Amino acid sequence: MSGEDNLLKLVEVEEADDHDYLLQEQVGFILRKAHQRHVSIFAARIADLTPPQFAALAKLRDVGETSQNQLGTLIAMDAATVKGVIDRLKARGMVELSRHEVDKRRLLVNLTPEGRDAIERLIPLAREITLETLAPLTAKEIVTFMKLLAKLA
Amino acid sequence: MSGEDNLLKLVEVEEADDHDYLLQEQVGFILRKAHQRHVSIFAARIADLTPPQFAALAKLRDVGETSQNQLGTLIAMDAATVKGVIDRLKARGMVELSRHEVDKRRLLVNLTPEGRDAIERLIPLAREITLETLAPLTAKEIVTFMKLLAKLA
DNA sequence: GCAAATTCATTCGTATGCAAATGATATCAA
DNA sequence: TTGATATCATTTGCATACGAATGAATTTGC
Repeated sequence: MSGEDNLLKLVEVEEADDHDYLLQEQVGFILRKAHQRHVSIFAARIADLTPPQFAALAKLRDVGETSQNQLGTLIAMDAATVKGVIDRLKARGMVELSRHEVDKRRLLVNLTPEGRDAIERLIPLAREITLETLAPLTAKEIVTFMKLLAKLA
Repeated sequence: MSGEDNLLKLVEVEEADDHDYLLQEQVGFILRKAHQRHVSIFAARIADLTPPQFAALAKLRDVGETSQNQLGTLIAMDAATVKGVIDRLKARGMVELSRHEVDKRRLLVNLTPEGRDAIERLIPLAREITLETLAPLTAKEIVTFMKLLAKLA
């Protein structure tokens, strides 16, 4: 029985046999592995920055100065996580922080010139990372896959 | 310009304009979000076990007693990560550890009766997690997506 | 205008995830 | 057989990731 048959069975029948549960066919398990592979490709091409750090810089380049929380929303990180990422970028001089003058709760984040240079320099490498991650697929498959993946995310 | 057009352009042209780099269209960023969504669905249905812990138990159910390293290979975890996962499962009485009699380097891992009960009980919930994760797709799209995702992972 | 609710940020605790270094054991090869 | 390699496991250090609790500041509702 192929993986596809199992999948169809899973969708169609009401009660499945527990012996049929195969971890390596579950979408969560494969998603985790695909993500791991991407992170590994990323690290091989961009050694001095993690994907979340890159995401923060790339988004700041898009939108300019924003609050830490808003940035977290834009790059899908909760408040606790984004704080750590921004702290480390600040320690490396890539971003600078300031208080919002009107709303004193907000911590504004912006690229420094060094941060801007870094993200501009890294974007061509990031394009290669995307291509290498998608390399197992044909051009047509890439279009299909990205459409479906976006529906899941 | 649609996301698909950008994608095609990325594949086809030799040199792209840096202004075209959009984080939210990159496969790595969307993979990370899809994985996050899955973990969130998992946590909502199985509160007392993480996906990696579940994966360890499910694989032990498949293959029976194995070395810690071999288990890590089977569930795509490096040695340091699998050690932490197994330590926590052991602390909760789900697995038991023993030394391999011939090769004294190996640490054998096996389900306890409690661990076996737990994984048998959780598998039906895991099926639901898979279905809910894939719920944004039609049955046909699921087949296509799983085939392409497997090629990437 | 004021109490309640909301928002922004921080901190703590727990759990992956991986690189690198280390130690113990096993295997290979000259 | 023994010296070089390889394998298995552990430890340390660093970086996400998120729930829950907290405090400060703002907005809402009446």
